[in-house]
Amino acid sequence: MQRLSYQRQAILNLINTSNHHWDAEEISRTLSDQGESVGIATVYRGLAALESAGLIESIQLDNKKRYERANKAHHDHLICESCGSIKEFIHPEIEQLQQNICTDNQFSMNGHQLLIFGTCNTCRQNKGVSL
Amino acid sequence: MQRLSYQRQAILNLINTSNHHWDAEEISRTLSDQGESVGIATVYRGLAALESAGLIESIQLDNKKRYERANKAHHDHLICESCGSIKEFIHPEIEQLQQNICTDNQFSMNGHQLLIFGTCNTCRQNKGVSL
DNA sequence: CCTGATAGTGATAATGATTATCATTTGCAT
DNA sequence: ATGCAAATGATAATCATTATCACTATCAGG
Repeated sequence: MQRLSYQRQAILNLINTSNHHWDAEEISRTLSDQGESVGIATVYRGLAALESAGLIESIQLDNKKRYERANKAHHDHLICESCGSIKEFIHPEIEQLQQNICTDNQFSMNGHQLLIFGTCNTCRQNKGVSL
Repeated sequence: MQRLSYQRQAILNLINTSNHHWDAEEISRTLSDQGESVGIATVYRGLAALESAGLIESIQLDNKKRYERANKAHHDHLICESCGSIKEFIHPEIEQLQQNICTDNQFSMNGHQLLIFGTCNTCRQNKGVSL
């Protein structure tokens, strides 16, 4: 990425000032609502560029990619299959164990993704189901 | 799934007699090569039906779903970003820690997916030669 | 200042994986 | 045998994403 264009600044700003996990279409629509419309192709290119520059991060959820701020500590995700909400967690011990697994398997880790699927507290209560 | 049709048996058999992580197109092509051609739509429907019946399992990799046998113990995956190979591992301690995280967050877990990305031993050694 | 090179944009076509449609076939159960 | 729901297969449609291409913006050098 040679230039942080106006459009890419808008994308980066949107992501950085929120805790949301954005997909490309949401970003395009939100920017459009704010009167700073950015073409959908530009959004995709911008997201890819910003990610490879380390300015944002992504997770692959189901069949689409979602982007979030990179300026926070590494974490993994709890995903509610009922309402789609995403909660973050960190667990240093799991991180360390993952590293051990890689060592055991002579595997050099570039990154990892731990997704836990289930039902969040709110949804569980709405359904009247107990833990 | 009311009936385990001839086509679904073929799909299930293919997956169960291998350790491969199959995508729909691979299954369609392989069955076709074996002279038991199955329409691609039927492959998709069969995979979904077999999975919801618990007969096979899937992981979402990049932008496509891959299916594998369900008749083996739970495990997670090491994915080589260089050659695409998938190695399995199990780590009971991580499993337990995940459960703890869910309890701490009042989250009821349905399942999880731990993917570790990196470079396998073979590819790391080959990088000295070429690529 | 010009000018040329090139990164970036935006509209849109194309792609790849997956799902929906619909006419036809299959496998039970009466 | 008959009826009927499930399943199939060809194909259209959809959805997320990438490629194309003409155009614009930015920057470095003359």
